[in-house]
Amino acid sequence: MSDKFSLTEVHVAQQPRDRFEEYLQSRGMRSTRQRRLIVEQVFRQHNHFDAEDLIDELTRTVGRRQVSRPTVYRTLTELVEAGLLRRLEIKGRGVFEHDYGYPQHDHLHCQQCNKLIEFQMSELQALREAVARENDFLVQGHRLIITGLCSECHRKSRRRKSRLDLV
Amino acid sequence: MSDKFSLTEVHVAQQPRDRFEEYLQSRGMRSTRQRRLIVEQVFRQHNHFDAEDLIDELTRTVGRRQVSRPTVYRTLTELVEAGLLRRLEIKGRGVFEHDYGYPQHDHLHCQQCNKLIEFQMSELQALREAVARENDFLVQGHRLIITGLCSECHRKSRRRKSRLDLV
DNA sequence: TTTCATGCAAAATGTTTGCACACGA
DNA sequence: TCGTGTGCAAACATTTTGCATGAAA
Repeated sequence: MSDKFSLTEVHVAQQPRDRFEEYLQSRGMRSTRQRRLIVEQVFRQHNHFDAEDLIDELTRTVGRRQVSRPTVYRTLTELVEAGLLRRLEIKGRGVFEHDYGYPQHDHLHCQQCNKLIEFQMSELQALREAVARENDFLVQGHRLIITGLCSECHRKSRRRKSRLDLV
Repeated sequence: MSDKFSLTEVHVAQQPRDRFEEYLQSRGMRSTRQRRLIVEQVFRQHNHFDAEDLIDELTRTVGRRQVSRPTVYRTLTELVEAGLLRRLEIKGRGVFEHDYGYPQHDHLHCQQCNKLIEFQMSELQALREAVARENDFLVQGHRLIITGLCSECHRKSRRRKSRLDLV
């Protein structure tokens, strides 16, 4: 498979932890145990997660009730503000992904298994600009989600369908 | 201004009302006063609305408590199912627009005044297919929202900014 | 020792559901 | 009549908030 649409990790000067510390300092905010635990957990691996996932992970790794639900929500908001995370909206719920150190990309969303697949489509930038110009619109960003079935799910459903066809 | 990205109403054989009646019949569902009131109100004008807007409009036009909140939600779901409406997700809330009789399009969303501007970008179809092929993904649809500031809001904020610059 | 952050409980938001009654076919 | 639709109230899921306490700087 060609990697025309694949993602490469970008080299960044600072670790997310450091960048967050810097952000906190610059705003006169404090480096607390909870905030450090959350950043640590969030950047442990590169995947998509929601508030609930993170709370579960924190519960499992550092023990029950180490970080409260409101603090998780509050800190996620800060991490987005700091440019470390990006927030998407999937089926009405907030879903987060790494932003800092990762190139701009969009998503394929499997309606069946809920998987998110990242892809890059540089042509979108030009189209975005063209539409913006037409409408005298100042672009800040965009969200593109292509919905459908991922390869596994659409293979599965074809199999299921064939079976039913025999009845 | 060119209308390269503008929308034209498509000629449709049936009125939305009729189409909904047909849909109901085909499913053994009933044509009730509430459902008729909702379809009537929804297709009164072509604009974006949420459940709350619709409830307000119904209250104003046919009097208080003519259609209950649950029935509005239930009927909106049916209208989407029937292919008459399309549901988008803006800031975590459901927003609806006419689907039947309108061409496929995407949206510019003004972060300031919340306005939704429709546009067409036929090139997206090809890009969508290319990405899908790369990932062995079966496309069912997509949602593209370009966010930023509409012409009025961005003019306004520039003016506000200049004023501050004088201080 | 002064703020700022946290945890708790409760509220807010937007939407859905169980159930008894109403009503369309 | 029969079974579907409705309204009500309550449940729901997710996220946010007020406030007293706890902990960074």
